[in-house]
Amino acid sequence: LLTATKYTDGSKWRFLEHKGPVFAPPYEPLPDKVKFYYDGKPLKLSAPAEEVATFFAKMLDHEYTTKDIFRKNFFKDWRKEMTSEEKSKITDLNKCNFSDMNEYFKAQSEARKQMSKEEKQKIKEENERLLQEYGFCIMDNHKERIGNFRIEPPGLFRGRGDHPKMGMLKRRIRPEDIIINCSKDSKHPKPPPGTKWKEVRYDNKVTWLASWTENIQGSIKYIMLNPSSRIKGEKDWQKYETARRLKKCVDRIRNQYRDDWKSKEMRIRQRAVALYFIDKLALRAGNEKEEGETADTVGCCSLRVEHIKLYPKMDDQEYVVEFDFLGKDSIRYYNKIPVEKRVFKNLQLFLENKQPEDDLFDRLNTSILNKHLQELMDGLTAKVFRTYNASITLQQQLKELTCSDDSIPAKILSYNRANRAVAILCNHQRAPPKTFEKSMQNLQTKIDEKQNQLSAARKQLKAAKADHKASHDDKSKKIEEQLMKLQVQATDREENKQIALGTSKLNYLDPRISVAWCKKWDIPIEKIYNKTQREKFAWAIDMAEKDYEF
DNA sequence: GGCAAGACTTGGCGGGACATGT
DNA sequence: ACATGTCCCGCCAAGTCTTGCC
Repeated sequence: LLTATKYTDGSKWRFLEHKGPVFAPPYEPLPDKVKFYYDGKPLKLSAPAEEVATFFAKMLDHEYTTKDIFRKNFFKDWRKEMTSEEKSKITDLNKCNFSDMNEYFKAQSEARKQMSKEEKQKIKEENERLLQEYGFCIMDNHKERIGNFRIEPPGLFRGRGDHPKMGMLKRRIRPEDIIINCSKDSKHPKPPPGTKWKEVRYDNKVTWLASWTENIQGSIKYIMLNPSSRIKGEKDWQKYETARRLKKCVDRIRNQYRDDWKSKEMRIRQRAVALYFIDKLALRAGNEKEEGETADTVGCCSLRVEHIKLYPKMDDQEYVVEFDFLGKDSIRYYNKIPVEKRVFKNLQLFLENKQPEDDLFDRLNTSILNKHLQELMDGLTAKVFRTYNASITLQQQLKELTCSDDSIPAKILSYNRANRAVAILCNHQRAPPKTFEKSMQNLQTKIDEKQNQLSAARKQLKAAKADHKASHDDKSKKIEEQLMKLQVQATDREENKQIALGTSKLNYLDPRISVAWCKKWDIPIEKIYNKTQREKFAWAIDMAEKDYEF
């Protein structure tokens, strides 16, 4: 576990120097011609109230501005920004008319799109300058890219799913809110003129450069390094090494939990069934959440009775469990799987005398589960199973799907299919792209055209042969290749309609498996990883040979 | 030993940069 | 040169797990 760690005392660095964060630009009041109307009459708002009003005005096209909770939360927070005079006048959100403001912002964004090349270039250069000045730090002896050096601008909190806090005001972050972390002997970042940092500290047991507390959940936000940095790369490597250690003992652990299904103790049975789900279905751990603070979502340990249904028989299968719940980001998990009889009987037992809203595993939580896992293997936690099962699935699928005589595009289709198997396992879904149908149609048109080209070329070839002229075979071959490429593209896109590959690629698949596969089949790594991904996985690209085994 | 705070990883989405075709 | 389509990246949120405190 310590092989990747630079220091043994738990410190993460010796030297850290940076320029601090970039703050959101200050609020620019609206031109006088842009009006806000209350109860049909124009009303000039104070700057603070106007700013918050613009947040709402910008969102008018979104469905959520019609939602009760959103409106209620917004109005409550908006009123806090009003002068007492405004407060007494503006008492009903339904009497507020933001449409003039909304149109103004639409025009603004249209104007931005219509900007000349020179103007766009100028903005680009300014961004580049900011990046050069604030986007890097020195950690130990290396210049490293910072992940998020810009402070999030104020706005209305949306959240995902049915969030009880949607519409609340996310307040502006000032230098006085920021804790700076750097090394004592570094050139300290300067707060903007006339301001002060909340605190400057020298804590080399953590990796962040700056932090502040946000006002919606009261949680801490951080400025940290980019995934390409040494500190993130080593951590990532360590994660996959832990997953590989699980590979060595997963059989033992599986036997153990199967055994535990028979335990006399309820808590052990629950633990064993939960672990089986985490292993087999790649469920997340499922920490407890504070009710009313976030959307109602669950993971394995927090599953409730209402989230599963048991079917002793379903079609030709026995002991089927149906899962239906909202997981992380309120993404629906729906699955029907046959389980061992013992698991089924246990589930029936866990459900006895319970209400739909009761916990399925009432004697279990993530802390108990992880404590148990820690005893089974050093560094083992619930999420290691997701990493392990994702990576081992990719490796197996690649072995199974790659055909040595396939062309490069066909091999890449196989890679994407292997990746897809993992994404499905991890339930990484996406909304079908808005332009999906159209883009499929376009592709089909191209395929048809190509087919026509091909038959034309073949006809030509036949004629040429009859005339004993030089062969045009090369031409049809080239067209055939292009056609095949298009067909592969169409298949890939269709299969990927509702699947998101990015998350598993970035977070769950040991990059050395992909690097080895590329080397083995002579696929350029650029076909699998884009520039950002190659930077993040530089360690693996350096390290893995074609015979690498996860 | 339980709980809140803290630190860090994982997640989907949309806008805009960039590529591609006409 | 321009329109259109694609993909990347930043945004910002939501998880997991550890640490620290009473």
